[in-house]
Order: sequence, then structure tokens, then C-alpha cells
Amino acid sequence: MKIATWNVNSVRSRLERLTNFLFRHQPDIVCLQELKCLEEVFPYNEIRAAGYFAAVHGQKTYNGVAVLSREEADEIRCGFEDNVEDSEARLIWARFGNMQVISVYVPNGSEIGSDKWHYKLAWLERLQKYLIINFPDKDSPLIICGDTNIARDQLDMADPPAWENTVLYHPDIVRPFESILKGGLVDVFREKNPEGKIYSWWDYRQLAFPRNDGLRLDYILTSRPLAARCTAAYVDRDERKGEKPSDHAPVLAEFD
DNA sequence: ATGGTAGACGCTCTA
Repeated sequence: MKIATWNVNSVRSRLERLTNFLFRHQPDIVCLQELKCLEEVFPYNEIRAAGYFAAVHGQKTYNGVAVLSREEADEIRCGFEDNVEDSEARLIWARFGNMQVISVYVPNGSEIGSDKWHYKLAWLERLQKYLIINFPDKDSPLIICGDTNIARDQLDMADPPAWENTVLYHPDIVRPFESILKGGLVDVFREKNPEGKIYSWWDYRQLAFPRNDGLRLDYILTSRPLAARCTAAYVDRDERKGEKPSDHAPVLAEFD
């Protein structure tokens, strides 16, 4: 089983890249973030022609998440369903038999102390609560993929001092993220690449990609029994090259 | 403190 996660930065402007990616890798599941479109204009036909079903939680201009799959999901749910008023499409859950897959797009946070920063902190608390309430069986097959907008530690940053106390690396977000992991999830990329210094995002500006001045912001997290069956995890850097790349490269993991 | 780039939308916001 092959799983991928990719912040595509607009699914419509990245459609040809995405279908080529699907053809090249033949993943079973792909979690997408930053669709930047409503469900009614999501390119279902092209994705279906590429051999995939799509569970979509869309939003105009911003955010938007999806789960693409070879087999159609048995059940789909959007958002935390926690009665908090929230118009941002940042989480979708899909069930395939007893396996559950979640695509997440954690808020960026803009600037420390800003309204968006406080929204990010609150969102992470809601995510933690959501996981505790909805996934009490820590041994059931669960996969959470997405752009967390969080680097865990120095191994996830090319230039750690540059990111100290920014919205992408700050104790107030690293702490809850580590707490979520301790709740029974494994960062399978880290497990397979303990030496770190491999990134999934590079700013479009200042030649960040050619200088490999990146961060690892995109994660594949799984429950422990699934993680034990992970055979490989890697970043497809080629997708950050060439014409019109997303600023994120896909992260992939394979399971026996 | 600013600006560098990209995408969607509509002359600005978000990342």
C-alpha cells in the first residue's frame, strides 16, 4: 500500500502535474491540501479518468482538502463537527472498511500574536480533542496526512536559527503537536529518515529550492500497528522542479 | 523593517 500527501497550492493550476504524479507513483491513497476551490469546480472528471475517486471538502480561494483513492470510500466526513463556528475547509475524514484516512491542512498562523496565530493554536487544540473523541482505539488502522505548518525540531529545518520563534516553529505549536503524536501516532517519515534534513516545503522566493533552504511541514502519521508495517518513506523532490511547481513536494510512504 | 514569488480574485489577501 502506497500513501501520499501533497499540498498542491491550487488543484486546478496543478492538475496536469497531479495526474502525471498519480500515473508515475500509482499510490493507493493521496491526501491533498490547499485545493483553493469549491467542490463544484473540483476536477472530478480528470481525477476519475486517472483512476481515482475523490472525497472533497472545498473552499473558494483558500484552503480545501481532499482524499483521493483507488477504491471508493465507504464514508466521508468534513471538519471537526465540534459545534465551533468555522468556515475554513481544513479537514476531511474518509473510511475504507476498517481503515480511516484524514487529510489535514493546519493553519499557517501568519504572525506570532496575530488573530491567525491564535486560530492556529485553537485549531491544534480542537484537532487533539477530535482525535481523542473519535479515535479511542489506538490500534485500529488510522492514517493522518497533511500540511501541519509545523517543523518538529532542528532536523526539519535547513536553517534552524532563521525559524526560531516563527509561526512554523514555536514551542506553543510544537508542544501540542508532540502531544498529539504521544497520543498514539507515529511520524513514519522521521522513523525511516532519523538523520533528518530532508524537506517538503521551500519558499517560492529567494531561490529557496535551489539552495535547499527548506522545512519539513508535511507529515504522514499512522497508528502504531500500521507504522510497524511501513517499509519506506520519502519526499518526491522532482515535483518541486520544472515549470509551475507547488511550493510543497509530495511525501510518500509504503506499507507491507 | 522589508521584500522576495505564487495563486485566486478582482485591484488585495494569504501563504
